[in-house]
Amino acid sequence: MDEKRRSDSRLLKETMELFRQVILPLWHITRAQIHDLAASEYGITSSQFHTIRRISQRDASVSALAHCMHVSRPNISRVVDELVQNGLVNRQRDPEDRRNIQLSLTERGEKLINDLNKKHVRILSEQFSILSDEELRILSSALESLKKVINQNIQE
Amino acid sequence: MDEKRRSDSRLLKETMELFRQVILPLWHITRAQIHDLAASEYGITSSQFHTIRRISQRDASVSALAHCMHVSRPNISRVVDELVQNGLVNRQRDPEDRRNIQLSLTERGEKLINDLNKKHVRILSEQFSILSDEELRILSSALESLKKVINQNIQE
DNA sequence: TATAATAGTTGCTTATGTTAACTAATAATA
DNA sequence: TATTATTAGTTAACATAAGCAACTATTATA
Repeated sequence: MDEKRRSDSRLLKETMELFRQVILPLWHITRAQIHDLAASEYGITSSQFHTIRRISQRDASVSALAHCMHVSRPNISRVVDELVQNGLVNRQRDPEDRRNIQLSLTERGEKLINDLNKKHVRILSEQFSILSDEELRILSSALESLKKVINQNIQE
Repeated sequence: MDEKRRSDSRLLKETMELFRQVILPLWHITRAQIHDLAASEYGITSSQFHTIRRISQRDASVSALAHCMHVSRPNISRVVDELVQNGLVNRQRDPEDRRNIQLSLTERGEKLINDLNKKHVRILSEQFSILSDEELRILSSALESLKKVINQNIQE
């Protein structure tokens, strides 16, 4: 019993060390990839990209975006302002509670994020094409686990 | 044959969509996690953390760090300068080629990164403790695949 | 020897992030 | 119901982080 518990905790610890070893470099790679794609091809900044992307998934408020992106509200407020000025995002006051402002994408914003998403998936697909079907299935499964961890532990 | 190829590409594409769906939020979470840990508990910035961590893995030059972190050399140069001033990193000219400056951690730098790494693994372990052994093994396997992708496609 | 390439730094600009202080609207409560 | 507290969003002032262009010093090459 004690033996069993010790073994579990070793597996967990070793997996977390591997996780860090992979995820920290990946963090930098992803950052650069998003920056290049967004800036050079679509003329938007990384922050603008992340903001548009979140809005595209579900109409959202400044507070909600700040919460799920783990940044301050003033930060998001400013980014949204730029996006509104560029005609990519709409602001709409909620008549039920006039403190709330619902954010949604304009037609241009919608088109931009769809294009960009498609292109990013294409780039990633090329990079991951060295993996076998079996490896891809394992990756899928691991991503579902990660989703669970994110939802239960961190998103809070 | 054609059927097979079509099926493979669908699996790849769907996995990449899931990958984005998980990795982009995770990017923000990791960013915040590192910032909090490094700043509040160790008085260093996120950039300083990433730089120290890379140096701890293998003595490195400014150029090498810039390359593997996908940022500009001037950026790293400045971060290293702060670290040297804080007594965490040593600069040492290479007598063979006096253009090169080898970076290494001081004793304090070494201790700091070891502590910080341990604490981060502990935090991650708590968050991932909801996963079963089976899920952890699948995650490990997926991380090895990711490592392969990073090395073969992106690190270049 | 003159020219090119490499390593690192400095100066300047832009982008991203924070906190504190503000307005407006709603909720809670005494 | 009048006062107080809370919530949503913004503005202002400032700190941090990142990029590019231009510089020095050193080594390679033509």
